[in-house]
Amino acid sequence: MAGTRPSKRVSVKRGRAATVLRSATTRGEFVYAQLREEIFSRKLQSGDRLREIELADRLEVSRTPVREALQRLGAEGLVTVTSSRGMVVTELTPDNVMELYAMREILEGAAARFAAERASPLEIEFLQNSIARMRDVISPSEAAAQNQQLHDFIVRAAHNQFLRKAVNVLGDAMALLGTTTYSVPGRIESGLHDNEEIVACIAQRDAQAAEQAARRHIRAASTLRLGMLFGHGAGSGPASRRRN
Amino acid sequence: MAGTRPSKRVSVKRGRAATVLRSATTRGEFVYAQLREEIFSRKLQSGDRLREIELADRLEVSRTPVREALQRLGAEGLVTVTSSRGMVVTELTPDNVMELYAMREILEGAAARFAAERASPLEIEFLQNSIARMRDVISPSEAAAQNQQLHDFIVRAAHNQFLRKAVNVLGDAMALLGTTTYSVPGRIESGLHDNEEIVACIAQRDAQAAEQAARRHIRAASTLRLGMLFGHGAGSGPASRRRN
DNA sequence: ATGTGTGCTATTGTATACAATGCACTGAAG
DNA sequence: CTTCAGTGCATTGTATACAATAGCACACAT
Repeated sequence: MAGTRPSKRVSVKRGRAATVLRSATTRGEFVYAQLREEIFSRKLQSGDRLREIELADRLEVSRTPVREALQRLGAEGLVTVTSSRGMVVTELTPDNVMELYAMREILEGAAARFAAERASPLEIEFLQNSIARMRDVISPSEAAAQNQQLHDFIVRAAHNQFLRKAVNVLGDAMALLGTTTYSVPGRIESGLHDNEEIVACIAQRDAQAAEQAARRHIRAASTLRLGMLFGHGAGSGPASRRRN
Repeated sequence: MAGTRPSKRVSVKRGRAATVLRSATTRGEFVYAQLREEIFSRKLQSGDRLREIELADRLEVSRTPVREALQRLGAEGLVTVTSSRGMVVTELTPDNVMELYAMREILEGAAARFAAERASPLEIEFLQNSIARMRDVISPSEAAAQNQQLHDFIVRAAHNQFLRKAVNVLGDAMALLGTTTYSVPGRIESGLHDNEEIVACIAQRDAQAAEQAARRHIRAASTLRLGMLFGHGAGSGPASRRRN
């Protein structure tokens, strides 16, 4: 039976590079980053089960760091504990999606307001450069990425760690939706226009206008999203797969 | 050699009741609830180190459920990982406190607005009963508890899980501050008045007024809090203990 | 045919041994 | 007296063995 022992794995240590991201300091960190990446890239989708042993085998670590990663993801809302189906990638109901956008409107509005009040000149310059870069973007996925990056900068410029953490949670939830509203024709242009307005208001230190502009931006995204969810799919959208 | 084995601890199982809260289903849950309770009750204070082995010994479990609990608390912000001092109960800087109140103003305002828009008649009745109960309160700690409960109801009545989670994070951070602004003379009465106004606006379905009233309530608390932090303590507040 | 019980199996919960790391303290040399 | 290196210790990171539990399937009885 000596064949079952994994040869003590002393010489192995840190040099395997299962897929990517082997730079993480601890194995728990690595598994966390890896699972996050797989959820963001849709390799793991809403409703997929996350079995500890399976993940441990696949990522070539023991169950301990896998559990650690799953717990962190659970606390962030990316995975959900279901009684008697273990951990699964969180599924958002249509109601959840509406709540998500309502909350984003609040928080992105607050971020723009705070940024207008507190951003440093350097940060404002940064935002303006981001806008400039967005002008030559054509693909929806690239537009979505740039948009996210811009809003991340705005949130940083708001100088409020609680706001930043809350926005990150919403960003994670957005990743669960998969498709981006930038795939809708015309959205790239209207999104750019929205963002130009938001940044202009921040640069002019007009907090009220910045908040309103940010809220309009999210509201437009929300309208498109709800159209995608309810508009043409006859019954309901991707959330109808399991009634639970 | 047999003396070192811990007698397999089969007969022990679940019947020890270290302090309280033995109802938790798993040991990890139990440790989590216990540590939370100790932080809320100030038995564990900001800056206290949380050593895995020490906690495991004290709560009579192994390190595994302790780690699980610490990771959950870390994700919620109640404990912070400091490189080379392990996990400590989170310390809030004066800047953090200002950010905290700025964020509370946003979120409690949003909660009141959403509650005015979406609360069911039953929920509104519930809120009104809560107000009625608050009228005979005298002690600051009881007033603070009732106030928190009321605001928790309002957040529930807002029907938005993302909002609820974000507010809970802020509530945890408030617990780290320890003292309550209800210990300031006159605050119990003014707080009651604020809350009456908020609930009245919600009952009348006046979303705009409800949001404004909630924001004023938080702003008043913020003013008192900043007075407590900066008003009389000469140099700086409780965050000056370690410069890091 | 259907309901119920019972054993198996898949999966998570818990403990613990061992590894690695980083910090503190001591001692020696300049 | 200061500084640097080496060594030991305190603490976290990781693997793994074992326990417990919850679903499921299959068989048996009514």
